[in-house]
Amino acid sequence: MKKQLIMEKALELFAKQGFEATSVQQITEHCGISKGAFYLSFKSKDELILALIDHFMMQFTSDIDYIVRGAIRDEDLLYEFYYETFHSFHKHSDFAKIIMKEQSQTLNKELILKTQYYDKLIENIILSMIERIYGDEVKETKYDLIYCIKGFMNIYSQLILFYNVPLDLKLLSESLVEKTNLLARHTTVPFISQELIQVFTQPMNEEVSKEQILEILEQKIDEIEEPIVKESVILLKQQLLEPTFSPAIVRGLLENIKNHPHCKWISYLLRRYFDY
Amino acid sequence: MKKQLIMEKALELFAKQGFEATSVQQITEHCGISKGAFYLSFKSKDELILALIDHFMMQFTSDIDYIVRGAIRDEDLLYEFYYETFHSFHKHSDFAKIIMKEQSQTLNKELILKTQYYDKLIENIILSMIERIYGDEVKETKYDLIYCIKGFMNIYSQLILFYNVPLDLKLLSESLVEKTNLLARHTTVPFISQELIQVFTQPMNEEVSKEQILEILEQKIDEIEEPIVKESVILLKQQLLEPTFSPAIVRGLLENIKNHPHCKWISYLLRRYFDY
DNA sequence: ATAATAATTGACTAATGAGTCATTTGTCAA
DNA sequence: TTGACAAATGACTCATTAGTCAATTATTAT
Repeated sequence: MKKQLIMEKALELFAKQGFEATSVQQITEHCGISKGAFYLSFKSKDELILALIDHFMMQFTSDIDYIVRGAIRDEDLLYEFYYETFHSFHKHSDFAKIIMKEQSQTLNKELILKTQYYDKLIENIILSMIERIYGDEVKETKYDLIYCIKGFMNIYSQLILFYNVPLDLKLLSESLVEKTNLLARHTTVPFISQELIQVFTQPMNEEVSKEQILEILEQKIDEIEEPIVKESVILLKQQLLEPTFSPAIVRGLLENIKNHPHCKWISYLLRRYFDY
Repeated sequence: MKKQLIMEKALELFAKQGFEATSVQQITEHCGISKGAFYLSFKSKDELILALIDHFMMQFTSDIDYIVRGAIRDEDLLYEFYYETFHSFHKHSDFAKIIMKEQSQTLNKELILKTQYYDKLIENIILSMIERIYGDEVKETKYDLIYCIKGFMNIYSQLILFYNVPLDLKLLSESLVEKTNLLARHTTVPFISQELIQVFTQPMNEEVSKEQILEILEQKIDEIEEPIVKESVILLKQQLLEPTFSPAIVRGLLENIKNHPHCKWISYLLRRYFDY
């Protein structure tokens, strides 16, 4: 099958030049095949990159998952996680480069969804890992910890991939284990709350419907004391049922409520709904 | 001047669709001007994005620098740094999105250099900040700390920009200050050494010359004890002076030395020189 | 050997985009 | 009002790209 060959060669070119900047012509030349042959294996250029992402992310995700599930001693788990992560990035550096470059930058809907999908999978693996290692210690700060770990993975990958620096995997993993332990054991001020994480757990897929927002609104109205905030929410509810106010007014009302503790969520939903 | 208008409108489109995916046609339509008019203000589409990057990065860099230099109490400095950073990202979210999307993904030489240039500036500002706050405490770990701070900035910006989550700047800054303090005060295992940082301080600009490598090689040869490693280095030196061995042999010799403590650097330089 | 089937080719189409330039429109001083 | 100069236009060129399909070549079965 030519599929394998095309994927390998395209990978090289995408890593070097990016997806958009690489033409099908270039790929087929690099493979020594004709342009038509490409379309025997893939329906389109888009299908190719989706296949590439699937191929590697399935591998990476399952490798990581295997490590996390299979680790015998909790103390070694984190080390093994980091080691496997960077080992994998290093081994498949061409692919890792593509993921870094293409993350969120293209406009292809399907590609974005796919990336988000795997991102979410990895987040869940990390979550189960830190719950296992730290248990209740990180109850309040676990989502922040996930993001810090992702931040480490991100920034140190950049170092490795784009500066291709001499790489001591053991040292890197040890170093990040220490950092992660510090954060896990001593962080007291979380930024990412349970409520907040829900926003992107089921992200911009489907819009939250008007009805859902209304329901939440009604629940909250009674909890609000401050008259200005309360009236603002009531007016926004009216606007939701029957748009009458100008954008400026709506925006102003949203400003009124955005800092009220009970209204963070509402404010967020409405901002999305009214498209600010 | 139309320049201002074009920059504003192009910014919106680039943030939404990316640079490559936005045509000059689209930009001019969005501005309500003709295609020709565009080229009265900018020599090319590339010049436009360079101008945008300069415009905002100059502002951001100088703002951050001002904060860091101007802070009165060291205890507040870090907080102010994070606050200003995320405040700025949030305020200029369209621009921040472009930077995130376009970072390293395009093939335009000048754009990459510009991005690297500002990146380096910001790194230096962070460095001077942590040296001021923590002093000798972070002597061994300061480069790692820079990268952790950059990692935080990166990953939390993504959260804010692409999920546009309700944003409590104060809480976020506080949260990151705590994390940074923890890392600064208790990290003992650095990954990024002084030596390593030199690699990307003056990155792939000019290749290290054969003569320079030879010089370093000669220095190190005497320090090496293990016979296999020593012989490998000597053979590699010969290869450097007069290429005789096949790629496989060279690669094998490099493998021999890559884990020897004295040879990390040499191995790196040679790998680059022989282009592995 | 021959026919049938499958794989492969590359010239071709249709679309798009960056950048140009002859022409038009607007401005303002005399 | 006129003419000289500047600003703006958009049809056009040229290059490039994704994707197609009639024609050719290779493979297999009989």
